[in-house]
Order: sequence, then C-alpha cells, then structure tokens
Amino acid sequence: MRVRQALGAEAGMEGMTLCGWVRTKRDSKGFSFLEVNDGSCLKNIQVIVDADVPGYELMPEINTGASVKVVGNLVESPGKGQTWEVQATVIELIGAADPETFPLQKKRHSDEFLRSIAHLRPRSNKYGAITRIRSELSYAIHAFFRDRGFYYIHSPIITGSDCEGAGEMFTVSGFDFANLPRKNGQVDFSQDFFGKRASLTVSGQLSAENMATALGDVYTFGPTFRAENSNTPRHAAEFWMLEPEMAFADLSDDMDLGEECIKYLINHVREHCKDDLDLFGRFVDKSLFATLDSIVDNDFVRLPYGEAIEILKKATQKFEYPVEFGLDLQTEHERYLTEIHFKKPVAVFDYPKEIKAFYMRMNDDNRTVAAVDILVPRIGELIGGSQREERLDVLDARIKELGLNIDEYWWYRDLRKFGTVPHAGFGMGFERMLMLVTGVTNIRDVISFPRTVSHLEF
RNA sequence: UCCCCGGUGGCUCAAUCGGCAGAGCGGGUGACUGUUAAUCACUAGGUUGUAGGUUCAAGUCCUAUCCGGGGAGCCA
Repeated sequence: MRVRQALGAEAGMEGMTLCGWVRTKRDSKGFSFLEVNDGSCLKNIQVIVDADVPGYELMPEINTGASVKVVGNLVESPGKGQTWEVQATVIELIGAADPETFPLQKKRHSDEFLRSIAHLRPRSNKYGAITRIRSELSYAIHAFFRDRGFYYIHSPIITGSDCEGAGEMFTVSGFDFANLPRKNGQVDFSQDFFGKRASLTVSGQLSAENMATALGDVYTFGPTFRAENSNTPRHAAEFWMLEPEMAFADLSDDMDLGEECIKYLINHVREHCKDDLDLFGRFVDKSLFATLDSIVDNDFVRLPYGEAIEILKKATQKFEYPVEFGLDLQTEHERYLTEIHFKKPVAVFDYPKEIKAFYMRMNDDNRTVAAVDILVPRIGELIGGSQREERLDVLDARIKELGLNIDEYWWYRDLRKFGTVPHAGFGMGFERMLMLVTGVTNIRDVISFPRTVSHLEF
C-alpha cells in the first residue's frame, strides 16, 4: 500500500504494509514516532513504533533518509495534525542512511544547495511536488490533444536538416574525435555514421507540418536541444517542447488553440495536484493562485504587433532598448505589456517579416507575416507560433530572399506541390509552462537533471 | 558573451574602522509514556573557494582565478 492510499482511507485497517523513506524521527522513552514518505504524495504518514515491536532494536539506525518497511494497523490518530497513523507491528530497516553524512535536513534548504545534490532533492517536499506536477502536466497535454482528435507523433531526435531554423545545434557524430577525417582542412562528414553532418533536433516543427498534411491535426511533445550559450534562469540546453500543428487552419485558429491549451493545463493541475500546488502557493509565490486565476478567467489580449509598438511608444516608462516598427520586442517590452499595461496574457501577432522565420505565411500587406507570440506575466514568451506559408511560389521567394539553400528544402517544398493546405501551429516550452504553474523562477528547478552551459552532472 | 552581487563549520547566516572567527539548525551523548520544525541538558565541529600580494596584524584591503546567484543578449 502507498501512503497516498493510506491517508485517503475511509476506515481503519489491520495488517497493512508500507515502504518508504524516513523523513524524521521523534524518540520518547519506550516508543518512537517516524514520519514516512514514499513519494506517492506530499504528505508523510506517522508511524508509531513501540519498544516491544520486532525491529525496534534497530531504531538507532533508522534515521532521516533511511528506507523502511512497516507492517501495522491503520488507526485513527489521537494526536493533532493527522487523521490516520500506523501503529507498527513490525518495523524493518531496508537501507540505513548515515545521519552524519546524509545531506538532507528536515529544515528548508536553499535551491542552490539542492541543485548540487540533484540525485537526492526529489526526496524533499518541494522537488517531489514539482516532479509529480511535471508528470501530471505531461499527462494533461496528451489528454487535451487526444480529446480534440489530435494524433501524437514522434519527430526524430537526430536530424540531418540544418534548416530547422531555431538556433545553434549540437553535432551528433560517431567519429573518433582524436582522429577526425579531414578534407581540404574541413572535417569530412561524408565519412561519418550518416554520411553527412547530423545534429540533435532544435524543433519537431518541420516533421509536425509534414504529418499534419496527412493526418490533419497532430502534435509532438519531446526533448529538443539548443547549443546556445545562454546563461539565464529560463534557458536549458535540453528542454521539452510541445508542438501542435493543424491542417486547414489559420493564425486565428492557432491563437484559439494556444489560449485554450494554456487554460486547460492550468485547470488540470489545479484540480489534480491540489496538495502539491498548495505548497507553491504558500512558500514559493504567494500570488500564485491569483495569477493563475486571472489567466484562466480572462480572455487573452490579441494585439497586432503594430499596435503593440504604438502602446510602447506612448508608455511613460523609459525603456533601455528602442521601440520602432521592425525591431523585435525586448524582455522589458514584453513585461510592460503583460505586467503593467494589460496585466494578463497578450498574444502579439503579425510581426514584420524581417524578424521572423522563412516558413511563416506572408500577409497581404507584404511586410508582415502571420506569426504570434503568446506572452504571459513573469515568464515572457510561453508560445511562439505561426500560420505556415503554404504557397510554393511565395515560399520559394522567401527562401531565396534569405539566401537559404533551396535544395535542402526539397521535401518541405513537395508538401506545397502536392495537395498543399493552409496550416498553422506553435511551440510551447514545457518547462516554462511548469514555471508558470508553480511560480518557480529557475528552469533548473523544474527539470530533474538540468543540462545547461558547462553543467552535465547526474 | 556582457554587466552587477556573493563565496565563513554539514546547512542557513553573523563578525562595527584591518585587531581573540560566532549563532541557529543539523550531528553526537543523555533525559522524557503521544510527539508534530518535539522539548530540555551537555558536547564535538573552522587553513574563512583557490593562488599570490600589502600590513606588526587580513574573513575584512589589492591582483588573478574558480564557483554560485541576479540582470541583459540569444531564445522556448
């Protein structure tokens, strides 16, 4: 039986067995209290071990961090603070934890220290809670899209395409690095495993677009990799991204989907992770629930980029970076829009073509493209999406205009040659969604084993 | 990559003008027949990130370097 089930019991029971890790022990003369946690929920269960219980002689070794097996009876607790407790009939020490070297105390630790013991931090309340919420949020993504008839597709992790167009890539190679084959001074990738240079994917979008032209509505949800030297609390070299793609859909459909998705995910974890989420509302961000309520209860603002520029120009606040049509919005501008001007999520759309990718659909004005960024308070850009350019001639013109090698895009162009359809999609950073939901401010704390610049431990 | 702040016991921090390195928690030992961050008593624990330098004297000042945090850029 797991702690979660025991604590939710309707009636007492005899002869139950629980396994878990000791969070704390309180000794008295003749008996001990153990707080046992098994990871199934935030709460511990209190176990009373009397001196005559078999195994009591090992109590000096049953310390914080030790794993134990408890056989006993679930009874109503006479003490305050818990409904149920376990009166042990047998206590078994499975694995001891030396109290002099076990690093987790029952008192609160700093996030920085816990990052240095990432292998043990899931045994703390906060990181156990994050891990459970992360699991539930993943499930919610599948539930949301499945309900709407989307198919979950698996885009490749290894890609031979250097045209995904979303940042620096990690090279994947089978070469012996001490002895790289070279040709004309350059590394000769034709001799490598794939016969060409291979990389870790930065986005599943092109695959998703491909599959949408056959299955209609699809989504990818998996790891992506960026070799960018960004050192911030919002970036990791390996992170998970959700990328839906809809056939026969335009930018307006895309914004609808993004808004609906964000609200659904928040509602889902609020309903299914109450205890865990409550910890964040109390200790991590006191305004968390007010923030989440305001996101769920209000319509997102839909703001053309041109109007966003006008609002920023009229702002009394001084910005460090210039505001001008044609320039990208900086962090300070995004925060002004979401946190000061509108005080809620803002979907900025129709960006100048110069600052957006080649595959985004050209608008009739010929100077903007059908792109959207959904900005949320504190996090900034949570979703980046667009309607894709489905007209072959326009796509080709953009590829040439940007000086890209058109031959590389042969299969992507084929999708426009054969039964092309308007389609749209977006990418959502999964960790950023988790940060929004929990109020956690550092991405390293919503990934169990974060990979960031010069950090590859655990 | 750039800018700012920090690094003192296992953890979280203090140490005034450059003048005896301290506390709480955690650990150990003991007390306690229902505890709840248990309580009470006693106790151990330090080359102040590292390498140089200035000084009668450096945790404190200077130089370099490493690590951590925050902000920015890049982006999700």
